[in-house]
Amino acid sequence: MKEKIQVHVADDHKILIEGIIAVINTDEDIEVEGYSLTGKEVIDWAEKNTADILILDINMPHYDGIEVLKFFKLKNINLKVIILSSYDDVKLVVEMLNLGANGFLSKDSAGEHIINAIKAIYQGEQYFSDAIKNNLLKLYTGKKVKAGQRPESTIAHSLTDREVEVLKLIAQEYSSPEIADLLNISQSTVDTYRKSLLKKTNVKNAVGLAMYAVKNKII
Amino acid sequence: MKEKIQVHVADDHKILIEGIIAVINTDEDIEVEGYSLTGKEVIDWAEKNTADILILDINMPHYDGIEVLKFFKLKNINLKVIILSSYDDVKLVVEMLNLGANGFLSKDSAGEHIINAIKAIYQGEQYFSDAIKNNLLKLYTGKKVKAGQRPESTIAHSLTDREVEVLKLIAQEYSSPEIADLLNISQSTVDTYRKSLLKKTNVKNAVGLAMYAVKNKII
DNA sequence: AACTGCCTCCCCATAAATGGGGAGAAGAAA
DNA sequence: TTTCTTCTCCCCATTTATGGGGAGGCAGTT
Repeated sequence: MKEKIQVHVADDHKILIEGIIAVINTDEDIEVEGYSLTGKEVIDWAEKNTADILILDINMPHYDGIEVLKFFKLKNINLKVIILSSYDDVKLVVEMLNLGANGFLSKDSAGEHIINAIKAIYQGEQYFSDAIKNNLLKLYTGKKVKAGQRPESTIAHSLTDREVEVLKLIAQEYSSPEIADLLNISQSTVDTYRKSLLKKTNVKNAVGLAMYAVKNKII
Repeated sequence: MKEKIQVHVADDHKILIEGIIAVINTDEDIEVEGYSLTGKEVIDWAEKNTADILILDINMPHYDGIEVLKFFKLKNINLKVIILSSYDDVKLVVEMLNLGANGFLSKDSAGEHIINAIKAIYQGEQYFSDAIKNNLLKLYTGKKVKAGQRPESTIAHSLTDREVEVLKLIAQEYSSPEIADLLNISQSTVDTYRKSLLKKTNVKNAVGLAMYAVKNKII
């Protein structure tokens, strides 16, 4: 008899973790190795332990999902990761793929999908829950996402120093004229950065930029 | 042998529902009657069916928890309700108590607490998870604001229901024309709410509103 | 030398947001 | 009944933001 697939679960909602464990326990081939309630716990765990698959929530206190992935990349920790996301985190999907995520599971999806996702990813495939797949397609307006191929990120070319400076000020409610004054550059330049930021972060407006700044702990 | 306590669960995350069901099934005295994935489903269900206790998520698409409670009050539907909140939203606790909520459970809490909450409320008591209890105490013991310190309580000039609706959408990057469309009101009205929100929250622009929404866990 | 990324600035234009005012209808509360 | 709040809509105007394009200078790389 072959060994079971070892899964570690990370989410700040314990009830949800218990739900996932309950679902996974219905399958013979998979086993929950343990769980973490914060990003810090995941990092601590990953330094000493391992598993076949990590189910990782995006929004967690003390280092969120993105930072956990960045840590893995930095430390060359090779772990297959399924991102557990709420409906509104689609924008970060691309960034997370680039950071090494292997699949995305919406919290809206039924429990059985977890099993499928785990098994697919264990065999080296990618897995996207339907809602996220659809939204991804919208993002790329036509460009299809083939299995095994990772889409190019609009975020991949990360923000420049100056862009981050402007972004910080935008998130602090400064207007373009004010930012121009603070940085001693012309308003035209500030507007150029705004456009560039909107493109790179793939959000709609200044509010989106502010939220991006919050999510990515830029402010 | 007495009959089991009938519970209905409402949350937009199916995995979480399955978790709650799994937890509840470990107890002999309680039984899950069914579940709903949106506020609308809850309302539809409540018009024809009943249960002893409803476990209700605050944030759901198509009528959120508050609107469900208002509907119950309007229709004189008498149902014991446990609010399931992902954060300790103290501001809303008082409002929800007035709307007939009987208990508050944080999603962070362990599954066993659900059992305790259900049993307590079934016997006519109230139930608050620790985090919420602590924050409630803060609200009622720290009422005095020292001179020189801005209350910033923001709760004082509380926002109206409609204002909160608009605020949520603003924080989700919707523009005024889009919000008007979503709420089926004119853009003029949306702009009126924007002005009102800016005054009440004392911020400069839409970015400030979004940050306010984040800080106050409105989104 | 050619290339690339970054910073800077400008043109054009339209859409959106802000700031001030007023005002009616409905409903709850006093 | 009167008063108050909320929700709704409109007028006016100005400032900001967004979206497209181009372009020069500068530093570091290939």
